[in-house]
Amino acid sequence: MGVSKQQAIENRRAIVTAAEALFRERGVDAVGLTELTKAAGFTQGGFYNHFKSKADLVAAVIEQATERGCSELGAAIENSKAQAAEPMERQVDWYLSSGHRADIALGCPLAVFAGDVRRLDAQAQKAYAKGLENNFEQLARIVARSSARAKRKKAIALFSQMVGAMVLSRAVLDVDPALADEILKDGRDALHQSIGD
Amino acid sequence: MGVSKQQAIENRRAIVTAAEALFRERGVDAVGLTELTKAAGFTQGGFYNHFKSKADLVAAVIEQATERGCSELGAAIENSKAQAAEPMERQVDWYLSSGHRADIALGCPLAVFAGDVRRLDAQAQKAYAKGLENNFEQLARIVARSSARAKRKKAIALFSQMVGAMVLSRAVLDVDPALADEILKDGRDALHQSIGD
DNA sequence: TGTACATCAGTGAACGCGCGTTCACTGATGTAC
DNA sequence: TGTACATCAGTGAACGCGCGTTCACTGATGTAC
Repeated sequence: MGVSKQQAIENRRAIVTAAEALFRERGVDAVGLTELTKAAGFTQGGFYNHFKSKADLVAAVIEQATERGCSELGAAIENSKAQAAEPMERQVDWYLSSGHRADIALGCPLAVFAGDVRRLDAQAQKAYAKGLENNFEQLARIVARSSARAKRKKAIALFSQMVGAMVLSRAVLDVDPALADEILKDGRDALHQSIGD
Repeated sequence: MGVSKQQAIENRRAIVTAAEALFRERGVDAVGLTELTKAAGFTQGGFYNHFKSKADLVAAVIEQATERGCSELGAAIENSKAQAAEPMERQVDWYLSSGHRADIALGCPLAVFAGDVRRLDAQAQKAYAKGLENNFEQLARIVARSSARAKRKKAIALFSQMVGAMVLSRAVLDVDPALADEILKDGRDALHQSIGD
């Protein structure tokens, strides 16, 4: 169709973005290239001008998703400076909120894709590991501990608990919302206690 | 082929068992009925004598997997009575061990399928929720707290953390084993501290 | 107890369908002169 | 600056393949007499 290089780059990004939304909601295997490229506004044939395979796209999606990190997260913390609570407390409250739980589309990608990564290829796994590492470092910065070593250790433990509670809560939300809420609530309480040592 | 009713029941179970192994390793979507029935020793045609659809089988698999619960878990606890440690400590050490992490085939189904359940149908989600509830109750029994309410609360929080650490550790194991081990180790340490309040 | 027959688990081919991928083609972009 | 042409993003049909599911058939099981 004839398209500028600039436009081509934007089109590639449109495919990745459309794919991210679909992969988050339904999983990588359940979404075909035809549906995916159509969602981005194209036909399936041009797909291979941008990616050498579906696996290549998957890696790009994980990369984009984790690069952005938990963007809502940063914003939520920034916007609530007025509140007296410690940053880590606010972080936990946001992370284990029903609002974040419902937000598959924009919620923390590390939780959304946590169960899938194991089965993706090495490139996607690398992107995920990098995003996870970044997240640990960010979290370590706001955790109250004396040494950097202790900060990191605490950040990893806290984040594991956040992801675990979120994944389990989402798993049972449709069929047992009371249990789903209980998991979130008990996770929050335990984390608050754990933050203060 | 002509088969006794007894044999038919056993054959059905063989299909569920073969499917469980394949679903655990590669995911529900990545395994077809042809491969799956062949793994159980049959041809695909007879599948519908036992299940009304693939989704029906998936539910049966989640049911069987979670019913058995974390069987290794119970066994591990029973077999190590000689050790002085508190049951919950032993439980955590087993759960967040590299051995359990490697054991996709027999490891805790609640961790293995945690990320998938959200996308399965209601019947499968119900089976999972029931298995999770059972697990909370079992765990609550061995947790040291004064009230039943506090026991349950603690059990839920502890298990969420165990699942989170396990899922994240497995996610990055192939591409960053050092990080994967760190997640397990920090999770164990945090849990031990949390158990003792 | 022995015989005739209905049941139904399992076979294997076939159904339509969507998958990931390939390819000949189009035509505006962007470069070379 | 204007013209000729190579580039390559996007189109849309087609590839072989495996998917979930259906179906006519087989034949030992298990029941009725």
